[in-house]
Amino acid sequence: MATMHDVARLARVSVSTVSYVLTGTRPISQATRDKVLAAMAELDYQPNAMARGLASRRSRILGLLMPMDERGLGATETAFVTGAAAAASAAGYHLVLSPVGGGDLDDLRRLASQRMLDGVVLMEVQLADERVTVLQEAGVPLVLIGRTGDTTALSYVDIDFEQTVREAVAHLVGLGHRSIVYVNHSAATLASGYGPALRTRDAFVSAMAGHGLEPLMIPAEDSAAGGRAALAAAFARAPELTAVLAMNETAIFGILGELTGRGLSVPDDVSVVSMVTSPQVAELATPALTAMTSPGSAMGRIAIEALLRHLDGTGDERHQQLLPCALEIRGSTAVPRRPTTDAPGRPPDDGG
Amino acid sequence: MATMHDVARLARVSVSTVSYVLTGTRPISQATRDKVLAAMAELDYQPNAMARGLASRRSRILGLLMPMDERGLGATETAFVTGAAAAASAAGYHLVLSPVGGGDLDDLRRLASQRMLDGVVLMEVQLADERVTVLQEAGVPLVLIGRTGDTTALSYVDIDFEQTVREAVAHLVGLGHRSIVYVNHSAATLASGYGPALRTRDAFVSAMAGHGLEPLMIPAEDSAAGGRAALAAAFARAPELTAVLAMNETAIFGILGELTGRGLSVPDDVSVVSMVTSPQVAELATPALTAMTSPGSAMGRIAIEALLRHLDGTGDERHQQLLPCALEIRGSTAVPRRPTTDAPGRPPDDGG
DNA sequence: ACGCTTCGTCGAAACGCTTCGACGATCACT
DNA sequence: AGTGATCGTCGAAGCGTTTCGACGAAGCGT
Repeated sequence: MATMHDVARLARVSVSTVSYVLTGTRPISQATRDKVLAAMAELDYQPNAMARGLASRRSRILGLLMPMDERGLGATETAFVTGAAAAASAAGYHLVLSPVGGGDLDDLRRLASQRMLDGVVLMEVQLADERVTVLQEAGVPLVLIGRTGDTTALSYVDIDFEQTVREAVAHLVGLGHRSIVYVNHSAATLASGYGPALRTRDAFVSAMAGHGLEPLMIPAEDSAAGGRAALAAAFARAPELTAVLAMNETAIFGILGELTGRGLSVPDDVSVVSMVTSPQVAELATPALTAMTSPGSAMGRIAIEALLRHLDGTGDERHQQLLPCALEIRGSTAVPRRPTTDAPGRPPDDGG
Repeated sequence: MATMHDVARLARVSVSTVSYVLTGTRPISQATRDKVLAAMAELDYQPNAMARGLASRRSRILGLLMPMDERGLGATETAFVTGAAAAASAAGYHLVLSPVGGGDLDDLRRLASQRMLDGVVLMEVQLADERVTVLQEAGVPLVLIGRTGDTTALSYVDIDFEQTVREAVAHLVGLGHRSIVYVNHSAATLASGYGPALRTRDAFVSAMAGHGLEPLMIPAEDSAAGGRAALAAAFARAPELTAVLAMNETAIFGILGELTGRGLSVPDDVSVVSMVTSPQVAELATPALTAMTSPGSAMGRIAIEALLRHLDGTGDERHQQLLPCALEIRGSTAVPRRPTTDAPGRPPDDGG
């Protein structure tokens, strides 16, 4: 393995000159540059990443931190990861995948102090997330996917849940639905302060209110069985319901199964919209799901790009961006068979 | 940020002594060790990863190389990744995620020469994979998830497709099915030398032969539409078919939809077995799919552990391991409504 | 022709650790 | 008491870069 010394000797220049050619930190004449480049090519030289990292105090390694609890990642999170990896790679950076749960605060501190990571993207952020504090104290440049409750002085990319819910509800209301249930994540998840669950809940309430409709939200465990149970609960509370809006990607298949089991057809009897869903998953169902398509790999990419901008130091402004999910109409939504409105245009008086 | 010098000064020992305490490379008396440990604690010392890497020529970073082509990872591949990340993390290693396609051979060479990666796990291996050669030439310790055609001198973990197929077929035959179609990946994928597709094809042929049955394989594009088309083709070729075995996780949902569309019930009219599938995905379908459950995160973990054993250098033997998928019976398989056998035990004469 | 910048290059000092050879002290046997 | 081992520690030489200060050579205006 050739070193910079070898290159320098072959090109008959000093080591520092080779370094300047490589980094462009100082002007080098074309003639010298060519000599050096030729020597590098001949020796098949590749700079040693560790040495470079030590000397420059920049590892060119970024971290992607995710709690890797229970069942692996969903399709949406996976897209974040691949998007981030691709973006980092394209920028000449490496991306290390670190499973750091909320409990491993000490691990995290250690990781941050090792000076191996130039910066970090944090996934699956809670509304109150101590990991953010730890990282900030360690002075590690940080971008969130998701966001905490207080985002002052923080950079983040997150889904625009407010708008996503509003659009989904508008789509259903536009079709003529008046009784819409929102199937959220589990009660435990809500209680833990999981941002997406809380934000969509609030957005749903206000979106429904905007149409003069009564909001009904049911939490569901992250499983097919949870979806079934939720649907049963929904029908118990609102027998007239004609539309389901579901945040819970896992539960939604249970919902579909339960619907079929009750002899109800999708979309003729009940319309279903899946929130924050990848197209691949939406296509799995029969009929294919009308869904709010998550920005997927773009989120990961944008987070990395924001992080890199931080590192370049030029702007130390925060990057705060919300990405809406795009409504993609497939086969699971339609005009309800028997509209529940008494008269079109008139606000309904179903306020129990 | 405290350095080793600071620790040494505070503990009134030499720098090398501190290093020995940290690495255990040489014996250190209990008294000295305690002093040093106390000093480290007081200064909140964390060794600098880059410096350590440079001096020891071991970065403690492992690479996970995957082509990140088209549509992100499936649930099975995602499980490999998370399993690998967890195992690396548990062993005190970092895992970098590198998207390196089959075309980026130069990128790969560069990556390998940077001396940043102590070793590498290569995913999505083709039967003839140049990346393996590049890595071997660069002298990077290597473990495959999947395997090439010639595995001499290579370490790998792979799924035992032979046995998985045999078990799946045995399950169906045991239920009384005689006409079974195997829905594989696309013709293009087969032509590209994708190991799993080829190996399951051969295994299917021989498993069916073992039962005296005629094998029928249909390739399918990786999409719901591809699954539908494949099922249509299957019925055209074998109208009497009562069971589908599917390798193609994406196509299988199309198959189910098409079955329902034709007024056929699963499992009463047609049984369906999904190969190399994660439980989460199997649960998504209605009815939940009987499936050969992929070893998931275990594969990633085993690959990393084998790689680490290589690095420890003790045994430079290859690690070659095949993991079978476990048959998990759910709701998509049953005794066929009308068995296609003319007489039990007698080999059928359906060889057209 | 004079000083003054700017350009292009060099040598040497970090960066923070590991590791090697050396060396006194201790210990177990003769 | 003498002789090797073994143990515990130290100092110094790297590891392969980056980066800083210095310095001769040009180029400029006057």
